[in-house]
Amino acid sequence: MPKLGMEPIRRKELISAAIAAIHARGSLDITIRDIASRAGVSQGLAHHYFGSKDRLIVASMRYLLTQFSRQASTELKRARTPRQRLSAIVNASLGEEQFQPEVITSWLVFYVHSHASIEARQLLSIYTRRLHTNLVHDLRPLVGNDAAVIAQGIGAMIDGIYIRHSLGRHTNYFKEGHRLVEDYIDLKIGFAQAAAAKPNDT
Amino acid sequence: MPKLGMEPIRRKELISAAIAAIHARGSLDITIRDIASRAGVSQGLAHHYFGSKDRLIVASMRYLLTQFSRQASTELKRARTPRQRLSAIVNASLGEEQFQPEVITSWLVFYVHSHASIEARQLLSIYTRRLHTNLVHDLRPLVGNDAAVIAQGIGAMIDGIYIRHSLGRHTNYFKEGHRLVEDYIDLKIGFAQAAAAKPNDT
DNA sequence: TTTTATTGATCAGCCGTTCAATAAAAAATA
DNA sequence: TATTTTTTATTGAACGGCTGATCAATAAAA
Repeated sequence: MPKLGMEPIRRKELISAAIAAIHARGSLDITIRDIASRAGVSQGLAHHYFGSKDRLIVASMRYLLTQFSRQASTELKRARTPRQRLSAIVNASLGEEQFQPEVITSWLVFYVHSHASIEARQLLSIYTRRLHTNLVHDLRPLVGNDAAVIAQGIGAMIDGIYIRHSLGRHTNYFKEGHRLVEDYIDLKIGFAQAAAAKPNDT
Repeated sequence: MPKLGMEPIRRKELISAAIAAIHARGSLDITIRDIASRAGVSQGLAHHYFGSKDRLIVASMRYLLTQFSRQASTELKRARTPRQRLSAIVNASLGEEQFQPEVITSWLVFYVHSHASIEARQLLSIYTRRLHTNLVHDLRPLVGNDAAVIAQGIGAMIDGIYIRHSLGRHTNYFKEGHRLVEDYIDLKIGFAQAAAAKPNDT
């Protein structure tokens, strides 16, 4: 009973199933059979649409990154000032969408996988660079030349909060994380502007 | 040609080989055969001393954590003031020993593995809790009741710097990371003490 | 009749684990 | 001391199980 145009539907279902399987297993040590059965299809079909397990994994990673980028664009469009744009980036990075258990685990697994896979590393570096560029761009009008260093600090804190949340049972790390990063941003901005006001300090 | 007392030697060699294999593969998806051959012994011997692959993995994880704890004690013994103790913790966490490529990869892999393994999770939570307790203990005399929150910020930043270093080719993340965390600590301490001096602010 | 969708059996290969066998040092015995 | 026995160290073949991939077969829509 094959209905036409199943390809995009099945691809999506298989990707979702792969992410669910990664979450359940806590690693990439998952089988095509498991993924396929979660998607309600046979192993053969997974190979038919993705060619190999590897390409299904990479497709799943790309899917997560695309979702994040989309979220970030949405948040950034609402922002008016540089300071608001900084918050938008924080919101996208630590937003509810990123804190879904399956997303957290998969993200982390891909992070580690990028040590071994060139494709994974390239995908991830695109995300990291874009995040950094955005942060620097919006920090410069607020803190001048310190923008790059502060962006490193913000990025590190976001990643750290994310990874810590993924382990602990801190249910409200979600909101506390926001506060930590926002506080850090305000602190650095305040300090930079105070230094600009009385330029006798270093 | 069996010489006596080989057990501790072989255990150590196998653990080192396991860490090397994890680094090479970028995951726990490694074979006993690979580990054994790296250690220059047969697969059989690895099973003889560790019983199973799982226990060898856990032993490797425990080894890394022990190494870190030892390093932290050494650093802390040299510190006199609370502020120095904070730096000692940062030094131990971001020290050269922790930044060896093999250690970085393995640490990260275990981090992820703790999603699936109860034993790994327990081991890791001991480390996390100890770090947090130490930070809070030394922060309290400097910042009072904000200690817990700031400790979260410091911990997150350390983890973030670590994980970011593990990916990028930032050769000098090693020193820059130190500066980022130290700067954050100073900023928070300074702010807390300023607030204590003129207690009209929130 | 061709194309698209889907299945499940099948295959070759690898993996963790078990186990019988070997060999040398240490301990016990004569 | 000379010997047998026990213990410790080590190997590699063998086994059962699972995995990714292939492929022939089926079935419905175009």
